[in-house]
Amino acid sequence: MNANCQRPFSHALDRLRAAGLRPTRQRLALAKLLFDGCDRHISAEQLHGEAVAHNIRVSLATVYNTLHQFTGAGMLREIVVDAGRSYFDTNTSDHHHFFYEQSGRLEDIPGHMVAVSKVPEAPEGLSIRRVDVIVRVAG
Amino acid sequence: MNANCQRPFSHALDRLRAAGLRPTRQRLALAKLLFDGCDRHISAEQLHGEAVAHNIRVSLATVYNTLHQFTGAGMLREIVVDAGRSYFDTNTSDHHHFFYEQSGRLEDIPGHMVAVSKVPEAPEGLSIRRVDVIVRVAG
DNA sequence: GTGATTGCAAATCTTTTGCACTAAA
DNA sequence: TTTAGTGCAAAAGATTTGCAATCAC
Repeated sequence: MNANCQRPFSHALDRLRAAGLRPTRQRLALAKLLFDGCDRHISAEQLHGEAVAHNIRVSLATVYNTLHQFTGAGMLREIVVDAGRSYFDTNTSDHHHFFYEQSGRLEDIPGHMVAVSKVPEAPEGLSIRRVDVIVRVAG
Repeated sequence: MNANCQRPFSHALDRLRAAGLRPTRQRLALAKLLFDGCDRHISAEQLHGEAVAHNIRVSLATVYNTLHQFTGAGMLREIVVDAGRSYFDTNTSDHHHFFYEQSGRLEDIPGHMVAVSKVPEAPEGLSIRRVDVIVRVAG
């Protein structure tokens, strides 16, 4: 965990309470893994692996459920780049991504380095929920 | 099939030859379904369904293989919007998409209606393969 | 013929679900 | 208590793979 990224004022417990999620042992532990460090892009499988490595007893199904609950609460953002694999981004602010096709890695693009101009109108009766920009790079 | 979209000069056979793909019965039939009409966004499952409806004997596995071969040959473009579902777009020109979150439908955004300005540099040693813009809309 | 292509079924992989059990309020 | 949350194992999809049979050249 990189000291540069510590977020001392964002306690997992408070985040869960604010989201109206009951702070269970598993949710607290996962929230700590997710938010007590730098922003990251992580898959359910990876997070489950980290939990196991930290001796946190949690099932993969609960990891999935929790990731979706956190996403629903606005604490995470789900990003899909690849058929059949979702990443969850702890950075929920408006920003975009590089996708390294070779390694499958995802990386934030600093917000000011991409701009979408002339976003079209949403079709009649609908509204724009989000604009995702994925810049795919490879060797 | 909309008469407005016919592409009389683009015969499936020629497209396959140009791509260096042996024009088998299955590839020819799938190419006709894909390219003899308007541009479309289609999943493997949907294309297989259409083939069956047209009495084309082809397995789902072959549909997957063929879609990937066509994509590799630049005849299709793969688009991922949803974990666990790929669409293939017969329009390979530079353009972007609306994604209707409710219905799961994908729709082209006319090219001039979106512009990405200030695309960032690709990281050292890599090059940008593509920039995907997905505008997610919902009620 | 000969090697590329296909079909089929089985395997894989990610994600979701049903239900009895456990824990938070 | 009472109800939300969890674990487990099984189910559900989507996609890939292995291999014998088939087809294009």
